[in-house]
Order: sequence, then C-alpha cells, then structure tokens
Amino acid sequence: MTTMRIEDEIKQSAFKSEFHKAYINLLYTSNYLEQEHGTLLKPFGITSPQYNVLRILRGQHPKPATVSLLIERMLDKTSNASRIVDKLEVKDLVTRKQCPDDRRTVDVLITDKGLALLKQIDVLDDDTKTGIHNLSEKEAAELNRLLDKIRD
Amino acid sequence: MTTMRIEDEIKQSAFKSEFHKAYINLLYTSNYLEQEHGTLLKPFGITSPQYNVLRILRGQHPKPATVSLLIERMLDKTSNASRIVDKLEVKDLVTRKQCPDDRRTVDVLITDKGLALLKQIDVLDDDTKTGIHNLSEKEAAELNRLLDKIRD
DNA sequence: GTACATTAAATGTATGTACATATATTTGCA
DNA sequence: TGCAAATATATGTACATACATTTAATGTAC
Repeated sequence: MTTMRIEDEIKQSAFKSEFHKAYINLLYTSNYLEQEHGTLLKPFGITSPQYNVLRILRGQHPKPATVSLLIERMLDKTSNASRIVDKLEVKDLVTRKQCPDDRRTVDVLITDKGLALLKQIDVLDDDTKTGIHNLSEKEAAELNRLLDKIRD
Repeated sequence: MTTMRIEDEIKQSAFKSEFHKAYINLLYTSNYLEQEHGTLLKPFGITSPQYNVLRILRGQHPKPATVSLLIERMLDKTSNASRIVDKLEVKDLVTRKQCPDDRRTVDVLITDKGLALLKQIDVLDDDTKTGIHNLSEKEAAELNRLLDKIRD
C-alpha cells in the first residue's frame, strides 16, 4: 500500500475532531496490520487466531494448556477457543485430552508438527517486517503509552 | 474495565521489544474499542458494520449510494457490503432498487426509519464518551501521526 | 451425602470476514 | 455489428465472532 493519510484512504474529507479521527485511524490501522498478517500466514494453511493459539501453546510447552488459559491470553477474549482448537486438532497441530485431575478441563498440547510449523513461520514473521518498524523505538514507546491511556 | 497495562491484560510478562509490544497493543486496543461500541449498539438491534453502512448512507442522503461506494468508504474493504445491506433491508432501514441508468448498479437509500434510528444513537455515540478522550487533543494528533506512519 | 451453585468446555445460531466464483450488464474495439 | 473484456453485484464456502444455552464435573452448604 502506498502512503496515504487516513482521510484519503476511506475517502472521508473531514473528521469532526482530532479525537474522532484518531478513533477511526486506530481501527483502520489495526485492520490493515491484521490483514497483512493474515496474508503472510495463508501459505501455511492457518488463520491468525489459530496462529495466536499455537503461539500461546508453544509458550507453555512442554506443559499443556487448558482452554480457559487460552481464552485468558487471547487478544480477543470473546472468541471461541474451543472451535479454534478443533481446527488445529484436525490439522494435527495440537492434541486434546481430558485432564485426569479435573475432568472438566482439557489438556491442549502443541504437537511436534505444530512446533515445526511455528519455526517455519518465525523466519518470516520477524516484527522488523511489520509496519511498526516505520516508527523509531521512542515513537513505539510513545504509542504504547497512548494506547494504554485510551484503555484506562 | 479497570486500568491495566497491556502486559497484565493478556497475562504476558514480557515482549521481545517495544515494537512488538506496540503491535500487540494496537490490535488489542482496537478490539477493545470495537467491543465497547458493539455493546452500545446492541440495544438498537444493529451491529457495528451495519451502523457504519447507515452512517455512510446518511452522509449521502437524499442521494442514494451504490454498493461500490459503500465498499470504498467502509473501514474494512474486504467485508461483504451486499450482505450487510441485506440485513438492513430486512429491518426496513434501507431500500434497494436497480438503478435505471446502469442496471448493473443498485441504488441503496437510507429510509426515514433508518434516519430516525441514527438520530437516537447520535445522542449516546458522542465520541467524547470513547476512550480516545482520555487523551489530550495534542496526544490525539500525535497518535494520528504515528498511525499514519505505520501504514506508510 | 444429597441439593444447589459454580466452573469448564462444548454447542447452537446469527452475523461478519475472506476469498473465489457466478451472473448480468455495459463498454470498447476489431 | 458482434464479441471479448471490464464492471457491479450477488452467491458459495470456510472460518471466526458474539452471545446464549447445554452438558458434565466439581465444590460447598446443609
């Protein structure tokens, strides 16, 4: 995508205020990054939420994770972890088995195939390749401060 | 939601870099704002994409808009405008009729009922009530600059 | 120890997203 | 004119989201 101000990108000539513009700009930029990432993942046959779950599972490995833990750590808390795990299980990227200690919970574990897939993706998914690196480190820190303040 | 740094919200103790953290923070904050907005709209029986389409149609009113124009102005360009218009049509918030000049295109027009609904929502949807107003105007402008830079 | 509340995960349903394909109409050019 | 390319919209399919409900297991109060 070529350089564009948010006004041009959504063909809206004016915003009510700098606040309103920032609101739209934030949603738009997030979509932009997510779409870019989805495109990167496509050749590997997984979607962005599936990738995020795999990453959490690698973080736990060799310990298993429960579905609750996945929900807790997912970016989108309201998404449906069970069904994302379904898709990963079909692809043999994770295993799922009832936990003997508490039979309500399920132990989800990343497989060797899952770990190998992530390793392949790691090479491409270096964050120096994301748009974030158009910022200086100081700017990135400032962005973090502003975003945390929005959610206060 | 109570004040939290992004580390605490997704229970991740450390990020690789300030850049990586900013990336996650941006996606997370966008989700947060979208969810907040969805909750606000729920009592009115429309979803966030449906609301956005209605807003575009109000901007055109009393002229109609084509589906192409809707796609052009939607935040998420790849979403399916036809089906969102379907939902709005069922609720009598828009009308759709073939355009006589070019019978490939469709004139989508917001109804009085649609306009009345937006008017109701306007009262609540003042952007001073969004998290963006935790920022000063200067900070909002800085946020816009950083976001535009990310998409460069 | 039975009854009731709580918790963990799965399932149902409506909507939206992503992307490929289909259908109809118009445009442009040989 | 006639026919291929381009355009506008709709449709099909797989996946995800949002949220309510269900099922099963556990905890707890009596």
